[in-house]
Amino acid sequence: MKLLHSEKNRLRTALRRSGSRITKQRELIFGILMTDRNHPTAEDVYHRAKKELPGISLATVYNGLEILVACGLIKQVHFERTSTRYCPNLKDHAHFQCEQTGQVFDVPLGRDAFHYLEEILPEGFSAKSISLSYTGHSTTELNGLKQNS
Amino acid sequence: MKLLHSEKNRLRTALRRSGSRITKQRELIFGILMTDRNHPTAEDVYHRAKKELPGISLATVYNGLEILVACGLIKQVHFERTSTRYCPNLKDHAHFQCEQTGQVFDVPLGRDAFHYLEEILPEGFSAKSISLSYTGHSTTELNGLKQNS
DNA sequence: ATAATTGCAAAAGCTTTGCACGGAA
DNA sequence: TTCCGTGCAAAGCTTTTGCAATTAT
Repeated sequence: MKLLHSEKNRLRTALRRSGSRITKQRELIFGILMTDRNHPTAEDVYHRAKKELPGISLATVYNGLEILVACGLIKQVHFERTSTRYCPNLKDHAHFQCEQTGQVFDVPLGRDAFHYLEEILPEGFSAKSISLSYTGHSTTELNGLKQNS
Repeated sequence: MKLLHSEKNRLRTALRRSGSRITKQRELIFGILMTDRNHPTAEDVYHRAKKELPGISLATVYNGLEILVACGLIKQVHFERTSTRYCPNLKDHAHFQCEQTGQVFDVPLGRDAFHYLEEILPEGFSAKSISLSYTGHSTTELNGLKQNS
């Protein structure tokens, strides 16, 4: 286990604060996340974890990752694990999903915004597609409005 | 079928250009996308399509949607239907996925960029989380580099 | 006539759930 | 002692695939 003391403390504090228990599985999962910089999938974590704790189950890995995300210790790279959605709006635009209603609104993206997003890429990266999405809440007066797609 | 003539022509032209055949199922699916502004899922489209063409199958809907996306007639709102990935980088950052290698790189997002992204939201929307991701290619020399997460 | 597309059903891939046992508090 | 977390297996949901029959070209 390559977890530093400081990281171990960070984990234990965060788990306690969220009312969750400290288990060797969660320490292991957190340790793997801290050393694997390749944005591993749950399956990746599972395979690495099995080397150290052969009995660990995939369900426990999913559970552990969920807890770590809830504690704010790690992030999900794409959290929209719902059905793919389709729209006929071909203009560059982002999407805003209202947390209350689940409704998805189009957010127009001007040429300038599009360029801005391309400009912030470091040297050596060339974007073919850009995906920008927000979650949050829209003011109540908006709920009845037509979407601008 | 509420497809306008101009839209019907757009569909037929696009399908022909891509070497795909014109079928009533595809016309129906396209028609549904053009009139349903709610970013429907494949299942949504399927249910609406069954009202007009009871025999249509879900697989055909998926196929049709895929073709329409390939033709550039519609867009997928989130196209990353692969495993969720996790990372311990808590700083605001975007992600770049290389189409050749599948590798995911972190793209640092300065405070200014973050604010910019919040600013482009129209009145009445308040963002709680922002997700920005790119796909494209990274220059070959970069392939061996460490990722900056 | 030829080959793409359809419908059906089964399978695949990722994730969640139910439940009895084990372990942290 | 309490009850949360674990492991296992089964189920769930979205999407894909194989194949024979149908249909567009």
